[in-house]
Amino acid sequence: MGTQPGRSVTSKVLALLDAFSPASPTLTLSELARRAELPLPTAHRRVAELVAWGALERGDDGRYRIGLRLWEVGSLAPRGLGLRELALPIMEDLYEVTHENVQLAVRQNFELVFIERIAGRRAVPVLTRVGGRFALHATGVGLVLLAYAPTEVQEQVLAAPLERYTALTITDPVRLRRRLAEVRRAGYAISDRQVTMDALSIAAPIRDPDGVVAAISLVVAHDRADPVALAPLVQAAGRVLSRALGAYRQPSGRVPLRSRHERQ
Amino acid sequence: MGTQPGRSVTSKVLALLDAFSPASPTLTLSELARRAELPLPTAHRRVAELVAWGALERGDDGRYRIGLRLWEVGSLAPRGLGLRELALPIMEDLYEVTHENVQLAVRQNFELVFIERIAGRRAVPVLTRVGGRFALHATGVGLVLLAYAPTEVQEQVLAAPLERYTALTITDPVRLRRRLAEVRRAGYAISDRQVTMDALSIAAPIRDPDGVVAAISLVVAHDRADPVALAPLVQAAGRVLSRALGAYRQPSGRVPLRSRHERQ
DNA sequence: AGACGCGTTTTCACTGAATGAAAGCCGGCG
DNA sequence: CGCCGGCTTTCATTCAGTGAAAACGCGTCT
Repeated sequence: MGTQPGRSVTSKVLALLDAFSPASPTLTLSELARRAELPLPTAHRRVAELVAWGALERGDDGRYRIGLRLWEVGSLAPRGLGLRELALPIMEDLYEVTHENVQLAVRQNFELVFIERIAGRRAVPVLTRVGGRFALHATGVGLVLLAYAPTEVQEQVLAAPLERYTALTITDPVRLRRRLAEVRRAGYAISDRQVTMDALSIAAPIRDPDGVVAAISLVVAHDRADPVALAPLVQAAGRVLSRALGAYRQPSGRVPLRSRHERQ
Repeated sequence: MGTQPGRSVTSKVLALLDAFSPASPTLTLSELARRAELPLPTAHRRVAELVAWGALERGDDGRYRIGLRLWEVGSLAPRGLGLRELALPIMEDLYEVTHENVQLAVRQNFELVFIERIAGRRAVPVLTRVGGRFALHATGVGLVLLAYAPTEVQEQVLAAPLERYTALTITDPVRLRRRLAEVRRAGYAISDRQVTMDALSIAAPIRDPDGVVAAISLVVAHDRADPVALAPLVQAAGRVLSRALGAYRQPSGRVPLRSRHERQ
């Protein structure tokens, strides 16, 4: 046939969903087709099906957007809402005590994804978005997630060029490696003006029986608070959550490691 | 071929996603196949592609769950996180003032979907879940959403049997119709022990330029607070949000209609 | 130990769901 | 009016998808 034989229908459908981004949450059919690299009629047909099911919605302006139905399904992700559901009360507490930004993130490959954020109106503005991604090497949550990530992941991140956000951002792999060791030793991370020059974050790991699965942090104005004083607070929040996830429970017989067959 | 000719690949993929539910957020391949009504090999192939993309994830136990990637995409739904993002600070405020449950919901066809919920540790337990659905005729948010829904929707809901949750649940269409009129007149809804005998909720509409798009509510112990006293608080929150959504902005092309029956 | 049972993965010959070029449609604009 | 850009439909062609059946793994029962 015409374009790329070898492309599955499923991959096309997924490409259509992937066309949306925080920067362009609504798209026209033509934009969708272009971004998903599909001929217009093909896009048209798949999109129609997605709309019928509710994965996409069509606005009065004719533009397409992600539908509520997909949001509903997405909210069943254990690492998304499941985690969030558990964490929110504790995040609330942290927020109420400090009135600073509270963030919750997990690692997804070589980046982090923000699962939840409580943004105090009076706190330093942060440029993160729930569902948004960020590099692992700069933020507090990122440092924690990286420090406890599998070695392969760490090596891969350390091998790639580390993006600089401020004059203080650590971009030297050797220094970063040392920082990660410190984080593991201390059990928390402080990221001082690594992303913006006005903010500082204190982060702690969240564990389940298999290891570190998420990180929680407080983002404060860099000149306002004493990070070392706040660390125990954040650590405590992390531990409460870890306990809720069963991290300190007696490992009831090791889960047999299921050898994954490479690919299909 | 074998099963149902006429079933598109896309519909199969969507059926697989739809197999997950709050009650069963993780499934084995066989369960997935059964629920999606697909032969096992077919399910296996589609699922493999979904996992490769990140729409599904496979746990160490071999069970499948909704993947973080799908959660990310879902979080781009304007009626989901978009709305939530805007609402959360105001919900925080409501929570901090009252320490009661705060809920945000939109209507999806003939049900409501909870977009956000702040559950106070000290507040009445509520049985709702973010991403969960509920009937329109009982809760505070439901009454508001129904009161301002298109007539067809109201008729359809009133025509169907209204499920009873407590002895006080309104199940008589005639009474419900009267209640809806009251809600529109008052500009807020009070749902007293309609869902459980210990809770009561006060809800107000949230508008954008096209009408009511969501509802916000406070859920309190039925014997604890004076709902009429709390109503202005909830209404104010609704109005702040409506303003943020551009509800009271000059409709660009349209002549501003100053209705005599100004709705709160 | 061997045999059974259950869930998953792979094989393989067949076919209809998907395809896209081209033509038709619609609504806005000069 | 006639053009233009974006959307929708048609239709002959074909490749991605299919599922019965068989192989595979793994835990459990005898």
